[in-house]
Amino acid sequence: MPETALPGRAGQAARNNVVILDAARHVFLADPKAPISQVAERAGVGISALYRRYPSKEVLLSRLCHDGLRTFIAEAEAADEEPDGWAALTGFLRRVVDADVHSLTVHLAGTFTPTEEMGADARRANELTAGLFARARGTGRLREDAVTEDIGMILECCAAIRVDDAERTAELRRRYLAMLVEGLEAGKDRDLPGPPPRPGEMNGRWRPS
Amino acid sequence: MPETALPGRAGQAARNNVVILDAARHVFLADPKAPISQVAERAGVGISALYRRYPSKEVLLSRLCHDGLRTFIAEAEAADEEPDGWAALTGFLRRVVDADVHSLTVHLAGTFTPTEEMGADARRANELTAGLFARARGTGRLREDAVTEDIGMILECCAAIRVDDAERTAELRRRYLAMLVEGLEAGKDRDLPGPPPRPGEMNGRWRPS
DNA sequence: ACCAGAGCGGAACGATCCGTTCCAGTGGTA
DNA sequence: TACCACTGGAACGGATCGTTCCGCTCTGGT
Repeated sequence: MPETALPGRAGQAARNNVVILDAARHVFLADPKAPISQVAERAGVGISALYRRYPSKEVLLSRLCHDGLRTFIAEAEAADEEPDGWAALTGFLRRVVDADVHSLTVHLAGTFTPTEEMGADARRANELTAGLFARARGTGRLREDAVTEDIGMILECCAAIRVDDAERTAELRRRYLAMLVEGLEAGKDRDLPGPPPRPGEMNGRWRPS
Repeated sequence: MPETALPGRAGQAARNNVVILDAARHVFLADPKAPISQVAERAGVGISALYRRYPSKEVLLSRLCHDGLRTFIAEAEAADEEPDGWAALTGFLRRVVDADVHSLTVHLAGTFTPTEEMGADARRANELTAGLFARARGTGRLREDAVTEDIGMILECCAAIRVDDAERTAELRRRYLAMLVEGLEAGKDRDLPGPPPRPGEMNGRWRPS
């Protein structure tokens, strides 16, 4: 991403590129069904500026979703560098929650027809998550009855916290992520109730609307 | 609620009363912006059967929301009978989560103009929640840095869990409620990050759309 | 047996919303 | 100065949805 130091016309276009993406992320995170005019309004540009860059709303949503997925993968790969398996998992959760990546990838799914590449990335994301989970398991700090699929569910819980201010939202989410992580940690002898989540159980979203 | 043993026309009408409310609850829980025709379809009745009972969609939504609020209050009052303060709070949470009452009251707010009576009930609900929280605090099992407002946030987290099957949804929610409750419990010495939620911080929903 | 009408299903209507297209204006660039 | 890439926003057409309306059924009372 080049710095927005270009003068004149090219500068405005480059600036609009990022302004539009930021606005779209913000608007569609708050409401995945928001009209495209709301994105333009928030970006402070006209609707043409949007359609010059993306041929349709669906493409824009797809782009946002895929970007989120890539962020998720990048964070997971970065977490793998952390030597302590428990810190790797919890730090990963913390950063993914901060980036609001879960809403981007999961809540936007179903609003567009997924591409082949996204499917592959989604699979890779699952593998990486499973790897981080396995490493955390190896440390012995994970409770026995936790499963990999709990990770996605925990992210889902955190994504439900949302207030008007973005920074405040992040603060609150960290609070409940901390509670959930304590629940994920071995220590108390109580068992979690009910059968654990199964793979793909939460993915009913990826097909219809 | 009279048994549906009445014969003939009165019987069908009485049956439809409950069938329609059930369908509306199910449909609007899954999607608060669902069209009213979807409610009729799920109930297996025509649209007239709806409009014979409720003069508008807004009235129906208001009814559902208020019913949920009353359930919340009833559960809180029932929990107050439980002698152990910790069991009272956790049992209350468990039953409110099972009844999916949080989505009914909170996620439907803003879709209709609230009545005076609902405001009073909402205030009463808050008082009861605060009372249960205070009793739990008295047992010493609550972590020091937990606050009353955490209760609503925890319910919000649980409400985010939703799969197609209702019973499975309830099972999974109990699982993550258990994790959150462990995070609510004193035991580990770690502090929760960030400032705690403030009263009414999550209530931006009650005004605009 | 008969009929008045309560209750119902669903088509039709009108308003609103929203994605997309289109056109005239603007300002940098050559 | 002339050009044109880029933009803002009005206009369009289709889809959606709340609500109304009409004709039918079938009950319950006489």
